[in-house]
Amino acid sequence: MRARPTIVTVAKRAGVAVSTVSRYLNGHYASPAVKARLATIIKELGYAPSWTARNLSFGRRGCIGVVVGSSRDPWFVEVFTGIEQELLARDTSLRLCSLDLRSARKPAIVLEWIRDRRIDGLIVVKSQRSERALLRAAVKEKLPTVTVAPQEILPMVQVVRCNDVAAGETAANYLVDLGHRQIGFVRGAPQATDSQLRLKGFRQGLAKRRICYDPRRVYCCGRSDEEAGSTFAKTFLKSPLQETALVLANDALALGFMTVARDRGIGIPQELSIVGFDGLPQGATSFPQLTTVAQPMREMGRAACGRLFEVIAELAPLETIELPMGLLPRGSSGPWSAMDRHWPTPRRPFRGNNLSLVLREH
Amino acid sequence: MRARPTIVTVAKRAGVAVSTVSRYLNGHYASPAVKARLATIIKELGYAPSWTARNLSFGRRGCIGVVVGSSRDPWFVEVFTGIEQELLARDTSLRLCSLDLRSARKPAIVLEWIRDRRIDGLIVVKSQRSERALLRAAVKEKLPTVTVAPQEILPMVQVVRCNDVAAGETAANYLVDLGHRQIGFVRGAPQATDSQLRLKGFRQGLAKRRICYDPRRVYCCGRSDEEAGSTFAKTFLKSPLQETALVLANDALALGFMTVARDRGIGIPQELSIVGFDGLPQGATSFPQLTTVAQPMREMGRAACGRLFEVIAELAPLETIELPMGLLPRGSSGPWSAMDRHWPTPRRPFRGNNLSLVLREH
DNA sequence: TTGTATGCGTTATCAG
DNA sequence: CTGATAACGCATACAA
Repeated sequence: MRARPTIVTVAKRAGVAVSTVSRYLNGHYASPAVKARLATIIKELGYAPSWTARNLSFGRRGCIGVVVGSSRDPWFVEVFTGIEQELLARDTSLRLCSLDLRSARKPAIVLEWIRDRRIDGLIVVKSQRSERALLRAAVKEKLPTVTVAPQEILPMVQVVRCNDVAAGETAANYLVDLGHRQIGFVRGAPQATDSQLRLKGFRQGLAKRRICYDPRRVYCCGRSDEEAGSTFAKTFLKSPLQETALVLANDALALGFMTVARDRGIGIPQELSIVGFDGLPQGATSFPQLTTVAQPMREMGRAACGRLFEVIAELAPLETIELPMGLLPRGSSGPWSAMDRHWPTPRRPFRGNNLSLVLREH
Repeated sequence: MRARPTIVTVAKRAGVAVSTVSRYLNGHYASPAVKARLATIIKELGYAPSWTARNLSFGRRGCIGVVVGSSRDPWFVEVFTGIEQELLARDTSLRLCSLDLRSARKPAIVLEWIRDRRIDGLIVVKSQRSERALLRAAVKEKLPTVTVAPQEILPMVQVVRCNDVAAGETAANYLVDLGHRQIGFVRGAPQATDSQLRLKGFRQGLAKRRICYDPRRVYCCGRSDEEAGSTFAKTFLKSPLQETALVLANDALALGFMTVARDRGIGIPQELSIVGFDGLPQGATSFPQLTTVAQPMREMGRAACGRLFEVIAELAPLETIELPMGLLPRGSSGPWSAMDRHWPTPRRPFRGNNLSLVLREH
């Protein structure tokens, strides 16, 4: 079995110089005659350029790095899909590092990537305070970097994010339109920027509609994950409901909340409407399905990756890409009329809840 | 700003030949004196070898390919974590291709990876019949390849899988020990090998315990995903329960089933015990938590990747790695005593199910 | 133990 | 339009 053909093999066979072949391959000038000959020879030889050699010559690595808190976070999984797509199109490979397991050595590894230029660029997803060192190193080494949905505002780096403020307003408008007046807001981790911005938008929304904003209706989970939502629900549901609707800072929280609420026999949305943010796939299979203000997660991944390559190509100016979020009205939210409050809603019957069933089977 | 230092820079500065530096870097022979000098020089220069050049010299690409049906499959996400870990340790990058979106061009892209040797090796996860062309091409090109949990038996390729038969038996034993005698088995997609093997083991388990195996208790969903489980539950639960326990071919099915069952007011595990397979993380947060025979998913990813590198290093003989699955007893299954059948179990009370709560809060 | 020379497969420069 | 030839950065026989 012969070794793989190289550009030299092709050149010899065609009776031309390697440089000619190279030019032909890269779409530069070559006479029609040579072009035709090379085409057939390459085909019959089954020649394919060596990506490694080509990268060496170009002075690039053909590889980018992706850093994330946890590669198992459902939100990241969606974003990652977008990155994958873009990478596939650009014929670039990837190094992935999630900081959550064996976290001790992880940041050091990424620093190596950066300092040793093992990657052409870096995407940092949902970067937290703990990732600042990485970003600083990247900036210092002039390594093209873009952050996706960063959890703190950084002045010196590319950003792809969503309009969380507008999303908060969307949630408020939606619930007010449904007739709700007592609406609670449940924050996630205190530092989480998205949670803060969504609350900000929520307040703005209420203000514009001239609905009273009651700070006592703002609750706070310590973290932003599903379990935190469940934990919150357990204490929240101990006392009688003061709200007719609850906006939770993200879908994970909302899903965790709903699981417990359902078990406690709270009728959703009959007694309590629930709205989340993000648009996780789980929200479409939960019961009831979760109303949410969704982020275009895959698109965010694509945008981040696309932007990264622009920056790699020519040092592009700092820029923030802001994508819109959109309401996804589903079963966890419903109308509220003052009338219902006089005929107090019974606990949801155990079987045969028609509304719910219809929604589920839809 | 100077260009990055190369091995030549180091050599000049140290007054030695590049080959000496190279040897030092690769842990070959060098006098203590030179060693010390190089060490300090490299440190103060901040020199790091070019991975691209090194790869070119080695004739490798420093990159492997991973192909999967859907990169959003929760099971894959776990396996992928293991791959990520191993890759991190081996300083290798990755090309990922999930066949589910824009699937038209996808197989062609992977074929390019294979034919053009853009990757040093290939991992195909849960390979299906549609991936046969890829495997064939890989074998033909002598590209090191390992499949993880393949859905059909292929003679010519490395395999990392679990002992599904034993797992089926484990499930049977567990439920029989709990006192169950009417146990149903719910299969997934008809072609799914794991589903078949688990059923086989299940039957063996019953036989060894001299429990009657009733073919009428074997049901079949068309597919293997969560939605299929829900759909099955809707028809299954229309008629009165004939079983005291149900083994579903995987966790996705089981979770889908439980969602509907719970909504129908079926007491799990009071009226019906549920057991799944795989050990998805969702099973730990579902309500009740799902009893399952778990696969060491992350370990499978690690093993596959580790094995792949062995094959890359020296063409290792064909081998099948079989990992053990382990029972994870949780809240969805419970004991069944004949006595209960005479005092018919009431529907699970709506609030205050202590057993479940304890498990959840654990 | 160290230095010399060559190869890895491309691209780019610069004559022709 | 085409052909030598020098990078690209490193590894390794082979010779010293």
